[in-house]
Amino acid sequence: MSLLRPVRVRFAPSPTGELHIGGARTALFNYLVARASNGTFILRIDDTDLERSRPEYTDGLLNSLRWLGLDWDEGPYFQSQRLEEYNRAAARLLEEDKAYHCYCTPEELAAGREAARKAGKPYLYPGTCRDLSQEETRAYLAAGRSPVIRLRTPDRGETVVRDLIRGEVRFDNSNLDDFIIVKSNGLPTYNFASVVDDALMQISDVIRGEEHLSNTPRQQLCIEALGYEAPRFAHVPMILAPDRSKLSKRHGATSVEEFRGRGYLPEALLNYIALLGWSPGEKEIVSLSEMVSLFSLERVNKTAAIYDTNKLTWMNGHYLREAPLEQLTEKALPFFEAEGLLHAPVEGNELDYFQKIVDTVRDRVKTLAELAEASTYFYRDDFSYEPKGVEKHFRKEGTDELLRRAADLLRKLEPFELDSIEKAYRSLSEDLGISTGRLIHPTRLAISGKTMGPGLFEIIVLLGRNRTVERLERAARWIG
RNA sequence: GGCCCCUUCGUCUAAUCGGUGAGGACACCAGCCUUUCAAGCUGGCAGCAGGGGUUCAAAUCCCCUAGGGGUCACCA
Repeated sequence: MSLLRPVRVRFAPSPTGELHIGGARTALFNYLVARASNGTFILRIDDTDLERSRPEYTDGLLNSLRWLGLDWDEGPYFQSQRLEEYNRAAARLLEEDKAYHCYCTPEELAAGREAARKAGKPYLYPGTCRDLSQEETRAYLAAGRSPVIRLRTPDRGETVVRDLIRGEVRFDNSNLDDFIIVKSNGLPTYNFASVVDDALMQISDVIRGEEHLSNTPRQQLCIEALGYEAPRFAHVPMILAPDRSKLSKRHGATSVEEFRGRGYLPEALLNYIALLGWSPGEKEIVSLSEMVSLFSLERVNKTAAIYDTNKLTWMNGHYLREAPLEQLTEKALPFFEAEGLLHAPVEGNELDYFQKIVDTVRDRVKTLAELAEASTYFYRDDFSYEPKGVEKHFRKEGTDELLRRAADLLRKLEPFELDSIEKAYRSLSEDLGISTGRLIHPTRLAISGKTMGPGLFEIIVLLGRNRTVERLERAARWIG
């Protein structure tokens, strides 16, 4: 890393949609670079596209970032509020004759592109307005045309982009035309605004998605024209959908908010996306702070990654089991509310009960949504019995009687505790000359409606004597 | 189509300057544990896109082919 200037990085999304995992990873890598080098992480909203930008997307972006724990040091800055800066820069280029007004209409340009397409030739802006006379300019103005501003780019030579991940990438200038830097509505284009801002904000490292690599020579040209010092570039590989195409809405869950809504933990999502394009070394389970000390852009690979929810889900299960109980319970609450099991202020005995449930159920689920879903019978009596469980455990002759015996046993058992219940169950089955399983399986089905779940005796203790006995008797009646 | 980038198990990845039985994780399969389901533990399946070079030696360097992706807007 250069010692010449402090590390300042930026994440600059455009507010045209939710934060998806590709953007989240870009944000993460920026964050890691900043934190590792005692630098500054800046958030900038690139909202120069009036049509597509929406304030609510900005809110969503900030929310997602906060939820992930990727806190920024400066910003958010909004490009839409920095127009004077771009105007000033453009005026300077105009003055130095490094840029010029172009009065071609979108229709004329489209016609040119179409002609080139028909001829099978690549289209480049032909430089029609490159050297207009004053009369020509006056005529266009009189005709009411409002111009764009184009950068005068070299016809020969090459533009070299130095990329931390990919090395030197060379582009032949003959393939680059005089592109637009200011639109006819006075707003800068992306390439221009981002160069101006990166320079003004003294960004040392531009870390962004690979889709920007092809744009970089244009930015490089802007940088040179404006006499700026170029930042280091790092184009991180793309994250592709399972069908190898670019991430989009039609690929199921791709946004941070969606994963959040499905009950994924931020630490799991962060850990998972960090592994896309980067490897922390021997252990893959790493916290954000561990990532900070292990990360380096040099170790980011060049290959696009296809994301696979399997591993994320597994990882989420891991974090679910490792999380401190109080925190996990807090995070689970909205999901229990959504299932209609709990209502907001949960405290006292109710909280105690809630925590115990979370603790026993979390071992066998992978998301918070599953956690709540798998906990319903702790709160509701109106569950039905799993059909295949009924076939397997209720059908056998005498099962109703077995359940009544169990109910009788539990009704007067003292003390009513995990060990004593288990002991009682085992000796009852021994007395009856049956396997403990013969007693356990129907009991589980009777009190939870399910054939699988936490240890039976744990469920019984949580439900308590009354509800257990009631449910056993109800099942016995249902069978008989 | 032009330009640019990329190519290790199904997926994510590791393999210091070329010498490895190509390692790990998820998924999958099997076993153990066990009242169920998980978890956990153990084991298994599975990969250097293809072809040429260079070299004593190539996943690693070079070239070609194929494939994938990105970008070519008054979008970012």
